[in-house]
Amino acid sequence: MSTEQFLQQAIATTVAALYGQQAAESPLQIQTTRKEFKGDYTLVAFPLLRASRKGPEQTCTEIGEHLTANCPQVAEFNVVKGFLNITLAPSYWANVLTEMATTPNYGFVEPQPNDAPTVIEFSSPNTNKPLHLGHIRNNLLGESISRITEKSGKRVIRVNLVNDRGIHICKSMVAWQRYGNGETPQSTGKKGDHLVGDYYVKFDQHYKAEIQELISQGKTEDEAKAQAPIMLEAQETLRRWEAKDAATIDLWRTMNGWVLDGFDATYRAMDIKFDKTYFESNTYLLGKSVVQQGLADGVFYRRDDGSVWIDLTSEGLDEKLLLRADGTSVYMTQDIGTAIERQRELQFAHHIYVVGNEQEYHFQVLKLVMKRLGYAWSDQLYHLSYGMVNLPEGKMKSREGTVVDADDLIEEMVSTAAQMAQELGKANTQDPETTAHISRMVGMGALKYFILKVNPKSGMTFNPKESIDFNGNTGPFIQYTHARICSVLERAHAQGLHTNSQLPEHCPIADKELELIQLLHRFPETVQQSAQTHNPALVANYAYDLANEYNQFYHDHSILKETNASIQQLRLVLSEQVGLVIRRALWLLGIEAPEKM
RNA sequence: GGCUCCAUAGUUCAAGGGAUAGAACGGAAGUUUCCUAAACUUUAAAUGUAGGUUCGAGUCCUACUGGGGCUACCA
Repeated sequence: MSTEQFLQQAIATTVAALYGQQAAESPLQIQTTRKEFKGDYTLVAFPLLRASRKGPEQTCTEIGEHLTANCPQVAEFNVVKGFLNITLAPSYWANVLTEMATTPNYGFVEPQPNDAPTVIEFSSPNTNKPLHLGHIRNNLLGESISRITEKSGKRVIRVNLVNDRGIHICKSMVAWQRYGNGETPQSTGKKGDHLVGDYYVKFDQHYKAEIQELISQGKTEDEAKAQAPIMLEAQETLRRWEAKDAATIDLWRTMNGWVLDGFDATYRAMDIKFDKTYFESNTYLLGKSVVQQGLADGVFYRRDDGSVWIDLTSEGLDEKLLLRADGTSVYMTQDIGTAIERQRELQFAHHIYVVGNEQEYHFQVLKLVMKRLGYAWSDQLYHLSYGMVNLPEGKMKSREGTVVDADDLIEEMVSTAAQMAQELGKANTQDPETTAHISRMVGMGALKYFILKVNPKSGMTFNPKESIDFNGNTGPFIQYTHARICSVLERAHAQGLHTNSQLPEHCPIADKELELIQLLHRFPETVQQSAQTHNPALVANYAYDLANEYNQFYHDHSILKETNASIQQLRLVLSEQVGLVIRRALWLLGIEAPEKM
């Protein structure tokens, strides 16, 4: 039981005794006490005034007196205006620390293999160009939410839906056939996704040139766009692909293979894995029969031209197309089919789509369509909508070449970390391999933390130059704290001091130590909250708070040179717990915790 | 035009309707015989405008101003 739950009960009992059962029924407002005031937890008394029929101060005092008299864990209280500040007994906190140190996986529930899973779909790239900064936010959010959801006690299935078909893929194929001279990742030494991406850009360049050419021959712009030979060729390639032409499929398969190999390398660098990868080339026909059925059931309607629609105007939305006049499906059709297929296959309890906020409308419609079709689990579909990542100059635009490439960015972060280590004299020339490994951990830690510490739903500005910062509220600062704790414990062990959960009895706990215990104690709660709100930033900021508190503690108190044995033991156990929790919190963010820096 | 999200120190981010709006970077000033100075300490600096609801509003409501997104028989 968390301390807050414990206090909820204790105070509810008190309030019931003083002011009657009814008054205790609405949840009490309990919060942690602000630093400026004495106390651990604070009860806000204003909502209780109606029941107590007394002034705020008097109400607080009554509750406080009753509480100290009847609840041994409550040591003392003070009243400031309508706020009752409660101080818990040091023995209470000593017990908490003991429990933490002796309970493996303190505060967490292991997911059961038979639980209905939470499916989390993220990344979902197109196979015509490499991943960019936007995908990085998506991938990091998806992975982190997966880990957080797991630690909150749910079974998670990570899913990637790769968009590997369509006109955009055909564009790269046509450009490669025309101008590629048989280039391959092997022959050029280029990463497959970058190679294919280059041809996608090349397509656009030639397309533009052909349009200009046609315009100079007297065509209008619209005519030129429709008649450019390279575009006609791409459309023809798509037709051949859909007709399963062997040569076309072959080339498509080869080039997609290059791209997917490239993606794998990026995922590996980011430490991201999927349990299942779906390909749209296999799923794009799903959903048609469902739409037909819905049409028969009168959920949808057909227009004169044969296209199928749903009318959502009663929900404040528009009418939405589900099947084209020629009977082919659109994005929405596929998503309907895919959702039904997944529910059948995986029996999920929840399904989270990690997709940017530009598709909020789409997912709103998807949920409503599922609901109208009579699927009760439409409520279990959740769109984790995150804000766009902008550059200081504004939006990323692929046409203007302002896109930040994922692989480039990762390399830049790692090499900057290496350079910093060099400048600070941390680089070990004896062991360059370890130094390189640490640089990678630190560079990736900086990148991941920088993205994840921001609330997903807000848009963010990413400044490539300033983001590589290793001071302040950053990943490396937290990693550094962890490394120092490891170093302290290592020295302690070398001196024959052991921290194996032997807590000193009757050891005085000072304020700063108390603060650390209280903060540690709140970790499971933070993870739960983070899972419920799908917000890794809560965990990120918690990790920073903890590291920050520990650093101050570290500078104010000696640990290894402490002469009082029981105080030293307390500090060592505390250090060990802080190290453990920091490691876990970083893990939830997908960040490694180095033991040396 | 319609729908929607957003607006907080110079900058990047915090703040479940609760106390004196927190951090960090940058600015100013300090701290290394010491367990890692990738650290710590001190300091100046903010809720777009106008109303409303409330004991109490950065948070809820209305209008305005400024910005993002959606509003495709694209995916």
